Amino acid sequence: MPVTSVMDEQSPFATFRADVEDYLRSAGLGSFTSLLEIPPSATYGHLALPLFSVTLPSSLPVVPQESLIAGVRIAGHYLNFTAKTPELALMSYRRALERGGRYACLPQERGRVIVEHTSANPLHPMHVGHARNAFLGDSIARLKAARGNKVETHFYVDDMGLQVMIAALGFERAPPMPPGEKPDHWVGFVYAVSNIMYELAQLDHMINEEPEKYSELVSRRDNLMGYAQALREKHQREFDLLSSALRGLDKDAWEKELGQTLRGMEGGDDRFKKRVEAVVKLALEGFRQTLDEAGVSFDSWDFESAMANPEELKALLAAASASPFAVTYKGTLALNCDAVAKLPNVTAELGNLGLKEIPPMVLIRSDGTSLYETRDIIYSMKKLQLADEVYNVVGAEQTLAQLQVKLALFAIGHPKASHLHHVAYEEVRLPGRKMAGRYGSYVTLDELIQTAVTMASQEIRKRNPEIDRESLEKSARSIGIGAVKYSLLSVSAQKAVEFNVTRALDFDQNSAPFMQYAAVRAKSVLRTAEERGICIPSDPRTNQLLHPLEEELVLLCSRLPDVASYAADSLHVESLASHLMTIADRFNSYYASVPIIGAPDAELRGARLALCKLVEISLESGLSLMGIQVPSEMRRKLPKNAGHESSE
RNA sequence: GGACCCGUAGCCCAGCCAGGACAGGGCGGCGGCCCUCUAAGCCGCAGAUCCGGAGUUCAAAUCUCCGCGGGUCCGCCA
Repeated sequence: MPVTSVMDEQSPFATFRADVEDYLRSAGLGSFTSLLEIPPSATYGHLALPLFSVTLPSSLPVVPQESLIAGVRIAGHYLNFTAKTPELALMSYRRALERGGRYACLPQERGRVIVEHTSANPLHPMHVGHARNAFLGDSIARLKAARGNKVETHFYVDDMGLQVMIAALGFERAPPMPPGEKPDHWVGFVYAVSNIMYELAQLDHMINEEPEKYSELVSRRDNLMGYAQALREKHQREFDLLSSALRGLDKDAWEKELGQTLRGMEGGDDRFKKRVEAVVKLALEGFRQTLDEAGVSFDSWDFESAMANPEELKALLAAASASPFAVTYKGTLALNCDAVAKLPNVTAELGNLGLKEIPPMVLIRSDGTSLYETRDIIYSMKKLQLADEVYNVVGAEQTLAQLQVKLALFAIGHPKASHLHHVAYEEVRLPGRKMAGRYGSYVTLDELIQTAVTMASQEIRKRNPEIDRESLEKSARSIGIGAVKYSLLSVSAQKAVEFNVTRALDFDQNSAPFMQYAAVRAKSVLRTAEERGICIPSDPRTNQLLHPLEEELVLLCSRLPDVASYAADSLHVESLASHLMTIADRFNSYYASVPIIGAPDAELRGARLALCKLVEISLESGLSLMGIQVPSEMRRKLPKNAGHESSE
């Protein structure tokens, strides 16, 4: 990918670091620049060189006047460098004013990037697990864009699976959607009822065939009936109509009809396509509403059925057969992934993989129809055609499958195989409540957002009972949704999380509302200053900023673009979350310990206001990279003995 | 049987990629703070065998190996 790096696209802190590196070179220590680290406490300095393996020259050179280094001193086993924080503050402040909402990241790249994410099956509403995917993918897309890339987001619609066919069959027999029902919730209901009926038909068949397993089968049957009962409580009339319509189908009838639909889809038969489309369209309509509410948008919706195109399939199979890795496995064409993984260029990129036994990848069924993974290869090639780098945000349980797709591309000699990336995330569990989409048992993202927004409204109204409806809704949305996003984004994607609604919606410290609150406070100070006719100087006397928290805030903000860039490049969104948290935390402490508008003199006041502005821009632009908005106001809680609590 | 991810105070999480100065936060607990720009806040106290062991190193939460515990994957399913 072409990467252009210009001086002015460095972070302010990186400019300081560059000066330190120059200094080290002038001292003959140029080979140690990579050892530079940020000291655990600013009392040591702002960059440090551990000296354990370094022999210092007998005398250190004088620091050049124009550099950003304020001082160099040896402390224990470290050579500590202090930055000229006033200059760093000024640089950061000016950069922040100039770049505004784009301050937090460095646009040093010029690639075309595709982020494929969410890609929930059009069978039921999105739940918390999909939310983690959606927010992670959305944030990665925002980060990649902030890095200067041209980003497209894609949603892969699985309209080819057996489960979708089950939903489609049920849908044909289902009564009309009740008024007021959300389309994807309705699809989820129809699908779950149909699937339960299908499984019951299978069970009935097995009970006849294998009477010795009678008690086990009956208990599975009872279990299904439990789910059915819960569904019936949701829509009694519709449940009764649909279940009786499906009751006539025995196992064989189900399978006959499902098989027909599958083959029809594969062959591109319009009759069957329309049948499936009807359900899928409805589900996607619901997804769009949910995603819209959550502030997640897509540039493209890609249908899996379009990947079963016979010509592309033929071309792929031809390329695969011609590959030296083509093997016959269980009588059909497959690729020897294990051997591909041992190719020197593949090992070079993927490391040793650890996976010593990668199973062969079957490309085609004996009856000539395509497989999910085959279609995924075709889809990957399409994506690679449109972009320089492709990121697939897909659950960690699919690591092997994702790897196989990539190895298949290597096997057929695809030139961009190494540009396909799997962004893995671990699952989200719910405490005490197992989610089962197949049986209609889940906590939907819609419910979660609804709860979060309602809780946020309550908090707002507690503080500001007179607020008008429109502002209330707007603030509640950014606070509630922000809280949900932060709770999922602040934890490393590699960690499985047990989703705790109470915890996610804890609006106290270590939450989105905490950071939003800090940003809003900064805004409020700036607004108050403006109302009192105090303007922030364009040339603030930042050399007045001597308070330790002021220095710390300057350092943190000056480093933000580096942190965000790291988050973008390494895909570790949580490192950005954590840095922003620190800024918010330090600012809150600062706010409590130092008067800004009430500063003893005008110069100091101007400098503090400038710092306030820098913090505000840092927080707001940083949060926007996670898709979190800052509301325009968040009232403080009234003192116990003031206000009119009686209206509550 | 093989492989991948995770394991840090009662609970949740950061730090691990690029090993370095007393392991940072938060929740919960205890005690304080609205005369000052928003108390969704601030200050203080208590709380840690960094899962265990070995190795590499001047130096290991961080790298390597062996274990233990939890999650996941290994279909002509999607």
